Amino acid sequence: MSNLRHLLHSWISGRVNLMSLVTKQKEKLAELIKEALINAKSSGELSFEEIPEIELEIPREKQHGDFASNIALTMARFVKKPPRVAAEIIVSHINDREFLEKVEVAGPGFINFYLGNNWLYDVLKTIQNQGNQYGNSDLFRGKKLLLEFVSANPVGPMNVVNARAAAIGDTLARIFKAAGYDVATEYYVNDAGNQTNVFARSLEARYLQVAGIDCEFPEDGYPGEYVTELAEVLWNENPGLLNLPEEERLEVIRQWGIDQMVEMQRADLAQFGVEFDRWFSEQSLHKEQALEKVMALLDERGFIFQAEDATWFKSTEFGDDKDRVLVKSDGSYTYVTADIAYHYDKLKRGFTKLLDIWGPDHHGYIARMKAAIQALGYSEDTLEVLILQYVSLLRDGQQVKMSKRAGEFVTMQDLLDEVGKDAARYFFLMRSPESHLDFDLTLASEQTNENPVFYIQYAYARICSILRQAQEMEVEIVNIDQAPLHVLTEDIEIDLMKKLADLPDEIRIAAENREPHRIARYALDLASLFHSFYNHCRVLGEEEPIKQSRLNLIKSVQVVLSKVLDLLGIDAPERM
RNA sequence: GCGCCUGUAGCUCAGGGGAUAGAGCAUCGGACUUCUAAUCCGAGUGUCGCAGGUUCGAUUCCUGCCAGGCGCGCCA
Repeated sequence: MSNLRHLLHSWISGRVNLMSLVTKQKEKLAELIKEALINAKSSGELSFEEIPEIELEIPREKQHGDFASNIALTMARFVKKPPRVAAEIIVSHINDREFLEKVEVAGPGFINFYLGNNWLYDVLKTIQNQGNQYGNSDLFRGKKLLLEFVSANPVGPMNVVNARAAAIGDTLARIFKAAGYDVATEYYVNDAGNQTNVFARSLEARYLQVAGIDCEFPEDGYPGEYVTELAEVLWNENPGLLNLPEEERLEVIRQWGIDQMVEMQRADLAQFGVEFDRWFSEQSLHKEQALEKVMALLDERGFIFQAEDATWFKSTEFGDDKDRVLVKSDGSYTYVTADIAYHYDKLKRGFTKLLDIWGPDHHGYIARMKAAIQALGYSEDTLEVLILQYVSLLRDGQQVKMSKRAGEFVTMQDLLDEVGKDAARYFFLMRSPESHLDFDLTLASEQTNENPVFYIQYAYARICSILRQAQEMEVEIVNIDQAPLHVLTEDIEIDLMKKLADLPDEIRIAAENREPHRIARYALDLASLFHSFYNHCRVLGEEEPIKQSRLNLIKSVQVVLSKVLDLLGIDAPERM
């Protein structure tokens, strides 16, 4: 029995611990306001039917307190009093003066709360206790989410939009995990489509050319240099293909070429810090007759019809602007058929949320996939699609011209070579996913103060440096519970602690709204506050209480910086 | 024609219905015998594309328009 009680208690306190301290203060204040409203009502000073939702916000202006409530503004109409008057009445009924340092009515009728610093010292303790778990929540506990991204065709090198998708998808996955999602990541390999034929014929032509056989390059073939390079490798590995019957040779070349490209993509992505839980082959769907099966299901449900020698999906039933061909008049499948089968496969595996990240050229595709999801009996919002916008590259202020037709484009690999993993990831992550991105290659490759990546990493390295020297000086850092944190009263120290307190909510909002750039910005803001602190306050060489408290403060900053850099997939260097 | 994205300081962009709209860069001026100056501090700049609507309150939400980017295949 006591065992059970103990379990229950730890479960409850575990949940409470996962609630951010900011949220905790807000709830406490909301409770105080609620009591005040009830008191004001029973004393006859305010009359109203129901207590509305009480919102607390952190004011932009510091002079407006730590938290503010607009309750008097929203209730003014119901209580039939001017907002400021209502606010004064509410304030006069607020009891807990121990928790509150000061309460003021300000502006058009806001109630501003000043809390003092104790809760901020608790933030530091929480960070030390939770370590790299700090900021995590169980918001999405029990939700199974499948995140599919990049899914570039295995017939060429990945481009910069693929790279953007990789950075955003990978960081989103990390954010989702922190927010409690049960998330899996997947890369869909289009290894069965028409473009693999084009690729195979291009590769074959180059192979024959390498072998010295005069051979015309296919008109619609892929002109990129990489095809020739692959052909040379293949020729060295396997000159015997010349002797095979044409059809068989093409098939071997196709499979070999795709395998090479997939391996290359996997390696490039790994170098970018992105690894998938699963690489899902389109061919495997064909082998399992998944396309036939899903079509049979759609047929059963009455969403299939024949017309003009083709088989159609009645996607207009679900708001698509036209119906879609599933089987072409030549008997082959369209891309969408395999994709429907793939998404059905995801659903059958028990995922309750499918999130796809697509390039901007696929936005017209959303309606038909959502239609398919619904036709299969799932709700429309089971599938969510994040459309990325284009990336333009700038070098020395000039836009880099790219021509796919001429085989001239900057690949993901080029990008990594030029600016490195950390800068590339940060630049992709610092803008909101759906905005067009100007990627400044010159800036990203600079190792100067203008580069935000180094700015953040430098903050981390500085902390490590101080802690290293503390160790060399044999300074014993007292446990946070023993540290005299109340001496942390400088403005910059307060600001820094408030920023640390924000992390759980930042992660929650970033997860809810699919906004990884919030974390990138948070990292920059936190680094900026730390650098400011560094220049205003000394750590080592101060009196014992201050030194101990600041050591604990910077240790907390270190934990949080390490956490956000990890979410961004960027290294946290101990020296620079 | 239909659809998606964008429009905020000279440039690149933040800004979850709140109070005086922010940051970096660029420009100018300051701070290293002291824990890494890849840093910090100070200085000014806005018809938040335009017009309506909802609201006590709109850069934020809705509608229409204007401008820019990109899509609209029995390709993938």
